[in-house]
Amino acid sequence: MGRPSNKAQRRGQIVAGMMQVMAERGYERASMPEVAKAAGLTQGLIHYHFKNKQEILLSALEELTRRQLDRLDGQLGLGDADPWTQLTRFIELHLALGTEADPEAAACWMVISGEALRQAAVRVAFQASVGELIGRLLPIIEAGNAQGAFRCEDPGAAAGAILATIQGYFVLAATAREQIPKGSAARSTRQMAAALVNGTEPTGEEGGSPCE
Amino acid sequence: MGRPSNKAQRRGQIVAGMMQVMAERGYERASMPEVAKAAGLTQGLIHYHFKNKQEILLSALEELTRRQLDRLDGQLGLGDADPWTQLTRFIELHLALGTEADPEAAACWMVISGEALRQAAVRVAFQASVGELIGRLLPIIEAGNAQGAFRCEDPGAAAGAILATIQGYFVLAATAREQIPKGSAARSTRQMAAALVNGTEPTGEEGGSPCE
Amino acid sequence: MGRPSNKAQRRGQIVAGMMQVMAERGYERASMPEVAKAAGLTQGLIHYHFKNKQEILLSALEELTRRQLDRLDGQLGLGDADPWTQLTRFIELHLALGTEADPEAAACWMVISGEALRQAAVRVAFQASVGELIGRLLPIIEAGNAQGAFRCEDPGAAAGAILATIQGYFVLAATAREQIPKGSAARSTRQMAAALVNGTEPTGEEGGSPCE
Amino acid sequence: MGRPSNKAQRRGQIVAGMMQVMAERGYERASMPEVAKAAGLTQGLIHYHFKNKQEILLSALEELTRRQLDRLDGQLGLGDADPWTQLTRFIELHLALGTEADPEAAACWMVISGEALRQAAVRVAFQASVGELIGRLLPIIEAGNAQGAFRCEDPGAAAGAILATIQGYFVLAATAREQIPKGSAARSTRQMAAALVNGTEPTGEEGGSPCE
DNA sequence: GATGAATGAGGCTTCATTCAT
DNA sequence: TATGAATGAAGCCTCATTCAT
Repeated sequence: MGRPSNKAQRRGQIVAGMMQVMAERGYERASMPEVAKAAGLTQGLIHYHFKNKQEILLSALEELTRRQLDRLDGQLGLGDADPWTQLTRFIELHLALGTEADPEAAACWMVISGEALRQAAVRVAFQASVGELIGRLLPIIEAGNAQGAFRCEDPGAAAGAILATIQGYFVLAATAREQIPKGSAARSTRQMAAALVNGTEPTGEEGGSPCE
Repeated sequence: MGRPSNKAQRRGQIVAGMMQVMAERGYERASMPEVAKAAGLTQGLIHYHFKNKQEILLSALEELTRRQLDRLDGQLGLGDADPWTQLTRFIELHLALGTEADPEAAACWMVISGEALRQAAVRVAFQASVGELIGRLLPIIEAGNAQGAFRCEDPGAAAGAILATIQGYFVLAATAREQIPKGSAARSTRQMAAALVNGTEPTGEEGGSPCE
Repeated sequence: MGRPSNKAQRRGQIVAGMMQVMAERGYERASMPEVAKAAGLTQGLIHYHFKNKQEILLSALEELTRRQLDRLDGQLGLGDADPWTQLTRFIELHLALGTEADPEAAACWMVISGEALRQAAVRVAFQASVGELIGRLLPIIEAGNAQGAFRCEDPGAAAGAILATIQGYFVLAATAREQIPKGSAARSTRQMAAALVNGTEPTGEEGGSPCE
Repeated sequence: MGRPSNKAQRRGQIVAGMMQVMAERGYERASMPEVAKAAGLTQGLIHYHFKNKQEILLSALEELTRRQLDRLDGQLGLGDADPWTQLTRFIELHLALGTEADPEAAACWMVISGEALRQAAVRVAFQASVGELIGRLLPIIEAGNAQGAFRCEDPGAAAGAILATIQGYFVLAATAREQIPKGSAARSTRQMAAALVNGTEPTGEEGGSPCE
């Protein structure tokens, strides 16, 4: 008795609409009428399914995170691949997003990181998402250490550094692409990651010369 | 002959007000009344000195860039210091901004990078600023190469990678600080930079194991 | 033959929900979703049982009036009590509502009186309810006159004045309680009522001194 | 230098517009567009002069109170008139408002009392206004006591009772006029007030018979 | 009877900008 | 230069009601 629920479907449409608009306009300028149009729904219906605009943003972050984790879990080849291969796949999977595979997702991720600066609720969720990614990186590095393939003294720092570099490339790739040699992002990141996991610390506290 | 012009001073006040508000509210939510209040001026006067809001943003970017270049030029010790020291100073100078020295400047830089995603005029200016920073990095790397201290095959890529990492740390430090071991940012970045300038490319196209 | 009708029960639930919400939010701000939640029903069902929101309001007034008349009929002791006792019971029964016994009912009554100002249909019903209360007061006063206990020249005016005082105390008790000595409402009203039914008109048209 | 301020005039217009609309529609239904139209201004300008709708309501209450206090101070004839005359003038001044002189003011007063039920800020202001009126009544009663004209044991209670009656008549006059004999309001209120200030308490705790 | 989706109008407020003084 | 009023569009959200199931 009663009408069957389509909440999940509708929320999906709305989140998709928000991501689409947000990717090209940013969060503040993603107006509810535009989101509604992109979702193919009326504005009123959006507020029937979501309490407010921020809740859509949070759902979008959730969706992006889930999607990326699924990709990771599907492609890292946790079972068979060696740690270094997994690490490079992790890097390429992310950098591919921003440069080719899914620019909308990358744009959304940047927009959300921007909102995380200012909205506490978004910040909390964003932290959690970052934590999930680090949670995928850490075991890889630790496995490498265990197998003797890596000599990483601070896996947490290494994971953070890798994510920072990826995040930074997202921004630069989207805003100052000309300044970055084409195709260098993944290569440089791999190079940097290699140094991190091999513990080739430049000598000296304040950083003595790395060569020699 | 009327009173002496105070245009420069007024523009400075306004830019300072914009930076202050923008750092904590973002660009869109930095309303003109708030900017005016922060600047200690009236709203109307702001539009007498600036054509529109975007022009203030551009001036702010100009100011931030000039300020940072001055710092760099003052502290890198271009004349005497060896390239690696200059490189580490470059890194520390930037990362110090976001984490301690001038959080407002770092926040503004992030906000502006966000706007660069969407406003063409901002993007152009932002690219130019990034170009200026790369213009400070490249000679250092090239000098290192010339002196035999570095063996960097693609200085442009290395410079871009260093900036990307810094940019990414800005974001993560501001939004997901708990996920990053305290104090690891500069250290990890130095480590990564060392690898970049020393050309320790992990073997293999798709990245064979870096550790033998 | 289908299931037995539960229309009466449902309408009762809905009216109760409306009264509950209306008492604390007012009529305009008593939204249908909230009323539905308070009633433990769904929004759609409400419009199945009531044509529109106003109809619920009218039902609520009906219910409040019926309830109050029942209380009066049960407690005035029409058969045995003397007119003055009945009068004081009438007063106390009402003032007790607002101050202790049933604040929700008192709040609803005030809200409805407010709507009566603006919605003709509500005004008509409210007038009828007031008429019912006056219809309970008048026979008491007239009985007192007949028994020689009262010397009230204009029973209608007296009844109206008593109701006005009660109504006013409702409002002041709910909004400016501190301004009214605790416990004085019923006492003062009795005092005033006594004067009304005893016809102790202050001398003079425009009100000469009441003393002397 | 600069443009001369017209804030006071504009705020006056806006408050007048709000009172006009509020008197016939109530507060909730007094929409900003309507208020703006009644004030002869644009909607945006209203929010330039008032922070929000509630602030207009509070200003309206302030204005109504000031106006009424001015009337009282001008007409009570504090210097010469005897206390009873002052008391009756107080009553008539108020009841005249609702029935003839200034129905808009009376309607606004009722509407505001309704909002005082629900908005704390309004309640506080309303209490203060009631306090001001009581502050005009008390000295009259006390003067009467001092002169031996009154024998009022609880002037605070008497003042509250008089105000309650007036408030109640406002409501009944506006919503159930037919139930109240024409012209009886002021007369009955005088009669009741006389009893209050003369301390003719009906005998007995729970109110024994007043006659006898 | 009952559910829950859907509508579309309208609510208050904020905003960048322009204008009169 | 400077002030502060004024504009008009647009923002997000809430609402009573209707409709499909």
